[in-house]
Amino acid sequence: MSYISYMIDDNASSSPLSRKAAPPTDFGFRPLYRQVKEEFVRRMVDGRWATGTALPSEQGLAAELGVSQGTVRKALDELAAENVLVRRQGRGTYVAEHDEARILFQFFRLVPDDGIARFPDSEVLSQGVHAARKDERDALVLPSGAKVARIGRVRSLGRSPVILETLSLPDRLFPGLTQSPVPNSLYAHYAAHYGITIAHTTERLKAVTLAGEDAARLDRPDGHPALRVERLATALDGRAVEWRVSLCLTDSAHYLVNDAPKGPHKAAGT
Amino acid sequence: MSYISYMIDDNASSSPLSRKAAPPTDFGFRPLYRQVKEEFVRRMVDGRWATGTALPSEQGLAAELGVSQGTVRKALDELAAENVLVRRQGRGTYVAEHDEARILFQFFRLVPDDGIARFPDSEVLSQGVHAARKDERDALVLPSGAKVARIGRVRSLGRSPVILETLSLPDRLFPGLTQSPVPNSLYAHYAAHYGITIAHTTERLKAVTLAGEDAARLDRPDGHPALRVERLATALDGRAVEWRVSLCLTDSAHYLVNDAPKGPHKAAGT
DNA sequence: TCGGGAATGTCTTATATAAGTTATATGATA
DNA sequence: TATCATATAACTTATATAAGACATTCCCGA
Repeated sequence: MSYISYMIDDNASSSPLSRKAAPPTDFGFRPLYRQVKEEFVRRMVDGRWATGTALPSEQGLAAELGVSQGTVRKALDELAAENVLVRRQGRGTYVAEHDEARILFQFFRLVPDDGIARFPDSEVLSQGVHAARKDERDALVLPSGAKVARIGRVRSLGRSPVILETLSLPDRLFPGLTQSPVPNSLYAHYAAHYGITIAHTTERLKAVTLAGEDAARLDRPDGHPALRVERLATALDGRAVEWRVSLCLTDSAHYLVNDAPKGPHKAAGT
Repeated sequence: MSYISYMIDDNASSSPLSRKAAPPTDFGFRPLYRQVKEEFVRRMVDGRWATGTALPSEQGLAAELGVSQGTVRKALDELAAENVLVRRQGRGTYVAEHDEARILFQFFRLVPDDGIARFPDSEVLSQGVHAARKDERDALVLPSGAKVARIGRVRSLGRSPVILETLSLPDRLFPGLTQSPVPNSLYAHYAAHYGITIAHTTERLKAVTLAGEDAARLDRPDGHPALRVERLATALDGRAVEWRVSLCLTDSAHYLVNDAPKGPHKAAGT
């Protein structure tokens, strides 16, 4: 008797969720908790839940959306597993912030051979808006004729330069980005000033040898090996928003890839 | 009234699980579902659940362990998220197999620039048992004097060599491994013949330039850039079991890193 | 070959208890 | 009075259970 709302669900409720989105073909069926999750993502994308915001309690959200607490919980748990939300027992659930610690943990993989990851300093070499090159249009899925904001910079750990990189972003999404000095921590800047949250990155690595100006900028001789990292960053809604090509010195650092589970996983020791 | 078993739990049950392992200090407390998970890992480690095995149903496991189906489900879900189990609605839950598709998906990250990942062929150059070098002992946590099985091989995609690598394994865990020809797909071999399941890898990457014999083996001139990948593979129970150093050519391939969530995650598109 | 179950995993709801955090009240002390 | 420590209340999320509806798959029989 108490399962009526689950069975019929969209007859008299003001809820934006419906169990079957496509009645004719059953294609596109999504579980309720996933629809709830998508609603939460919408709220973050459109700014209702900005980074750092404390969410209402599970009970409150459940009442508001007309679903049970368990369903809300499953949606929140998945978003927490994706590092989009942060949950703390007794305190509440928060929209994750792009602070240095999180970026270091989630996105920055170049770590010193002896020691732990640190956030590198940046020196901007150039910044401006240009017509997008073909590689940029391909990566960012832009039409021909589109413009990109382009930033060149050198990043250092300690005193010596380690990374030489060029960033490209759709000018339409980041108007005015390069008209004032850009901060060291870009992802926090995107979130704070453009409401765009970087949620996910894909990186392609190649080994190359340095030459000419690149070698000079990194203070290494021609023919010195370096790691070339192409990173495509996508926002919460899945749009590609940043294309980054980095030349990384790996003389006293390495690129770390760990396929370990993120959360409180760990197999039982014997 | 039906929650008594949850509250006292270990008074009259034959269950191997207990809610509080350490009564004096509450240190070492683990939730029930995690104890269930550890029990499942034990069964895989000691061979009761070999790779490919179909697990009993959730209801059956719940009845056997004296917990609810939801608790079993939470444990199974975490193991599935770690790629240790594979769940298919309507079919059942299976211990993941180390077939080529899974290795390609989970462990092999060197993909051709144009096209999709393929499993490379191998040509073994050398295999034998030796006294462990210091770097091997450090990586595999072996005492001085320990012996390792060592394998050198060249791997090719299509006709041209792409990877030159050396593998080291504790001889104690893999007796006789190098006394007969080793197969191309090693992780399946470990599981089938030694009951050791590779669950997790950590890789450290550096850019280097080739020289001497390495260059010759890979058919490239001295000074040619290559990706040096150090991989430490650990088993289900957390032990380090394989140490691998690979030199990868990235002329027409790249190393792919994707931080996307594994499972059925994907943010809502607008 | 087709269709109808049976088995199994998946989703949803509901409820109860545990445990961590924060705010508020209380009372002793300086 | 002001301050500090402690108790307590009121939140929150985390864990656990149970039961029913639903989707998917597979097998068996017509």
